[in-house]
Amino acid sequence: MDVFEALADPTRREIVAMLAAGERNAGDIAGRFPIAGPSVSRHLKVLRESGVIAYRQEATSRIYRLEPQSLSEARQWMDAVLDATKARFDRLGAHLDEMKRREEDDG
Amino acid sequence: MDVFEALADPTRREIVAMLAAGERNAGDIAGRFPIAGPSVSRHLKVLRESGVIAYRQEATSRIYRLEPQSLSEARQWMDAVLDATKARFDRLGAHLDEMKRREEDDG
DNA sequence: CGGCTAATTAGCTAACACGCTAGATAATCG
DNA sequence: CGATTATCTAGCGTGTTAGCTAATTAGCCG
Repeated sequence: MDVFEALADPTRREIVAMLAAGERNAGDIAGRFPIAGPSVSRHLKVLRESGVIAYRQEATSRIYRLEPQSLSEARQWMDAVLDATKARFDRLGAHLDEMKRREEDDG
Repeated sequence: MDVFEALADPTRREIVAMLAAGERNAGDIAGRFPIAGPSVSRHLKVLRESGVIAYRQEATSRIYRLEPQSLSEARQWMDAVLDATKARFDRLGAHLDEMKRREEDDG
């Protein structure tokens, strides 16, 4: 349930980036990393449990896909933080502009 | 240098959210958490080293602020992933629409 | 300089995360 | 059903991290 924790690991971010390009089965994913299969499998589990990915069974294969909603929520958090920060700067800028204007008016 | 790792810890995310509302000194930040001061200090260090926050010295206080650029980069990564995913779905939708249209044309 | 306040670093413990190998599970195919 | 393929879970070793308390550094003020 914690997307940011799931994305903290670089291998998991690579998996996410791979799945952004399209679905893949577990073996295909594992084959693209220099680490052992079970290690990748554990990463897939973390991503699954945090809701970042999901899979469907196809014969003996698990075909994984991205589940964009969870990532969207994480992005919304960032948007809120960045928007609030930007809003503060905008207010500061307006404030400074006004100070400058008054200074010019006065003399 | 790893923003996602820095954001993996919930305490650190709270610190970030706090700083989105405005600057604060270290003691003020620490006072809002139920954990000991040094523990917060260590979190601040992680956030500093990942470029998420910065501070200026003011008398004996360190006044911390958000450094939005690093967060922006993280968000850009998410945007890229989500955009790629959405684009795939859009193409799929167009494909299905076309199949449907041809079917109707053929009767 | 000596005392004061603010914040950090040092050093410890307990918990967790990532890697590995070996064994278990699940679904398919002859 | 037995063999095969694909994937996961179990269990272990090691390194890292989060928390704590105690000691240290950094900057100010009389």
